[in-house]
Amino acid sequence: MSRQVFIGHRPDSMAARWRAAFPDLVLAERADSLDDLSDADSVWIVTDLPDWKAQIETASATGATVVGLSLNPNQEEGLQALEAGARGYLHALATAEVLQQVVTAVRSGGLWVGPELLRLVVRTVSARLSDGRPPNSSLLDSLTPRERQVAMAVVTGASNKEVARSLDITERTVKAHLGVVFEKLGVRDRLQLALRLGNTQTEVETTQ
Amino acid sequence: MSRQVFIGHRPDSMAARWRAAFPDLVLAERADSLDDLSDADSVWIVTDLPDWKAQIETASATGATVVGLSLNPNQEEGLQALEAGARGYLHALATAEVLQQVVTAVRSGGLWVGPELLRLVVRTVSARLSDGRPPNSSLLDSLTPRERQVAMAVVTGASNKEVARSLDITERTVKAHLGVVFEKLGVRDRLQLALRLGNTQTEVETTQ
DNA sequence: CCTCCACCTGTCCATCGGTCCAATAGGCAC
DNA sequence: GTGCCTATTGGACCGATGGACAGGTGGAGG
Repeated sequence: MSRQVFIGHRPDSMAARWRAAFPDLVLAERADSLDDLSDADSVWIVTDLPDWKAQIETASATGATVVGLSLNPNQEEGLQALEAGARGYLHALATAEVLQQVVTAVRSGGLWVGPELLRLVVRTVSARLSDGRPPNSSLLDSLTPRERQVAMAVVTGASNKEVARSLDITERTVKAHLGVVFEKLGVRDRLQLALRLGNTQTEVETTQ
Repeated sequence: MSRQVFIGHRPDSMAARWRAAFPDLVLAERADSLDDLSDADSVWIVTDLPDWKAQIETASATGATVVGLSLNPNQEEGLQALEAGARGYLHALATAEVLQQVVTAVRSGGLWVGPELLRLVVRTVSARLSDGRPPNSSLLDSLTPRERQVAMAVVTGASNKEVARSLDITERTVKAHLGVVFEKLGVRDRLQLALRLGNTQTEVETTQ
């Protein structure tokens, strides 16, 4: 049903397994070699490319769902793939069945990572939480719920367009909310907002 | 096909949407009120319960796939849901279509969270991994002294113009350095650069 | 009813930010 | 010398961003 594009150095060795899962897939050497890449709803990129990270970024920028494939999967690389915009990460030699499950998951808006990486993610997140870093809610209290949502989305690195999509509002509205947020918190742009809200650990003390 | 169990305080107000997605779902007040909860392969728990976290833990302990539902979704709560064992987290009033997508994703072994939360999770994990000192130092080590200066200045919230002034170079040169920094660190803009270097932030020294 | 507020949207516009096309010049290694 | 890295700058291009101005809705409360 969906159009699958596989990008990698030596797709030949793996083509068989992939074709078993997706009979009518497309093989390519690079993401930019396909002008109609946006037509593909699932792009699989093998991490044996020297610039696989950039490939993932460009591919995901087109709106396609990207999955990272590795011949030697490890957590570090998996995280980098996710950071680059991949929605999935698994072994390049996975069985057809697994491939189909993954594509089902990611095409449904999900994130697919192996059990170990998933456990790592959850465990790390809990560790983070138990760290007991107090969310500086004092600043957020001055914001309306919607403004808070926009602000929180922005400080994760989202663009106005992305925030608009995820909140299902116009980009213009995002700007409006952001403008109010900037004024309320006394910052001039999104970067200073991120520093002000100190989502990491760096508390920026100013007023109060 | 799959058996859906919804657990929440006032499922009535949301029951309609849920039934639209899953005609033969089961509503419950508590997780332990169903002895056959293990039969259910998807359990949806609304976070308006006082002990929703414990509910998620017990439900996921039975092996069921748990999804957290919130009437007022936020990242903090989402993280806690994941920590408790949920495989998904979304708005309690999501459309039937979204609900089905989510269940498809999580039943396929995936994890479903909103875009911002996903970004937050990925960043949290990668930041945590970088805490182990070798990677973060290597991050800055990959930069030339000048690039480091520019990057450090930028992550404090300075504009290109300001950086140019403080380093006594042209704004054009700042852009050039920044471009290299972005590529080396695999980020797309200054905000993501700040997020990436944020947890590493120790000494910010711009020659002056 | 009327007002205040949160929320949402539009158009226009100045600027900023990031990238692509370059080029020049010093330092250092082989 | 020849090559490589670093630092610097120019110009042009275009998308992203933030502000100004000008509205729309609906709900809560006087």
